Amino acid sequence: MRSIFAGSAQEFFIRKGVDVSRSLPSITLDRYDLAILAILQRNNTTPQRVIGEAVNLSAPAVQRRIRRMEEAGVIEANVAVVDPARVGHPITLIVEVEVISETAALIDAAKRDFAAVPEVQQCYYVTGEADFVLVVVVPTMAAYEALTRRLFFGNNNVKRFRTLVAMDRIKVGLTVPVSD
Amino acid sequence: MRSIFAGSAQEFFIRKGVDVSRSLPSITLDRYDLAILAILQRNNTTPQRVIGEAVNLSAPAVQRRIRRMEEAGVIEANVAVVDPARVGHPITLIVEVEVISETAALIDAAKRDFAAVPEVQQCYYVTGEADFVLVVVVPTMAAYEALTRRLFFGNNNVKRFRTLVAMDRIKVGLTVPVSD
DNA sequence: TCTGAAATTTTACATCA
DNA sequence: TGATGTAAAATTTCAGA
Repeated sequence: MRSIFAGSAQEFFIRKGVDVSRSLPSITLDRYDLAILAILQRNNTTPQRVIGEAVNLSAPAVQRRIRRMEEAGVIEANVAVVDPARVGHPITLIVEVEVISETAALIDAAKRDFAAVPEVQQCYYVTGEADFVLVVVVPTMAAYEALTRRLFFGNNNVKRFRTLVAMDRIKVGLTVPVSD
Repeated sequence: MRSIFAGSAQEFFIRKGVDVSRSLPSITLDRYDLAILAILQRNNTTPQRVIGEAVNLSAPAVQRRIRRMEEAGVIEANVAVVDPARVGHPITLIVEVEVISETAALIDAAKRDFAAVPEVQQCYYVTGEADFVLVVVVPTMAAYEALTRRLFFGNNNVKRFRTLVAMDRIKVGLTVPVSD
């Protein structure tokens, strides 16, 4: 069976000079912290008292651990997840973008351009045949075509892009496995 | 300029017999609701009193609107967003999967299989060259290769899959534009 | 919409390892 | 020193009128 990758992602990060373990406050997470994260990733309105009962800690202990993880950046945000279809954005698209030049300046410019668009929920800079993968939500196809004109056709550095229309959002979330 | 799509996504949904406006409690959102959603999508720990000041409503009014949107399914969840790299999952991958047979039964089976995997953060069923797009987070490339063996090579209906390694998570979120 | 009660979050402090 | 639990205070949430 052929290997799927030329090299590991870890190798790639190092080659590109991107420090994976970049300057973030170091923090050790024990099994209590992980158990708390598992709960908060499902429902962050769970009372600290209830979390405490689940993990065998007092509410203040839970509170201190949560604050510590927020300050350390382990918890990046606390957000409400909204159904896009219910607020006028029923169409989800996956877009692969290939650029012409991969100079640092041009890549950074593309990153900023893509990230600045509200309809772009997610943007990944990737290896392989594509350079960027975007997840986009729009009200109509007309709105998407307008977006493509502005973002892709209006960008001299975009070689081509390929759009995949999501017929079904099977699973949508940012949950990270922690209990393993 | 060549048209990007054979037909609009709306058309596609209808052709496939999927009712876009499926049986969810109907709800009308006014500009207050949308303003509240904009805040909650950024930080759902914002006190109702503060939200009220921002949108010119009393705290109880804000609370009633939030509850109404939660019950109607407009707000799908309230979650903590965790940095995958900080909990041992530093590698993000985008995977395109093409299946052999698109019978309803086999597609449903694939949906269930993919969605059941904790490392699969997101799974979209899409049109175009690929049938599924997955967003996966893993601790190591070895873990991913194990996952591919189980999920793709171990599935007779998977024709091929293509992996894009994320070098940078430029923008990661589920935020939907509401203020437009 | 306002007011008050209930619940939650947060702080203070004593204790233990 | 660092983390915990108990108790009290501050704040928020929530139900009534």
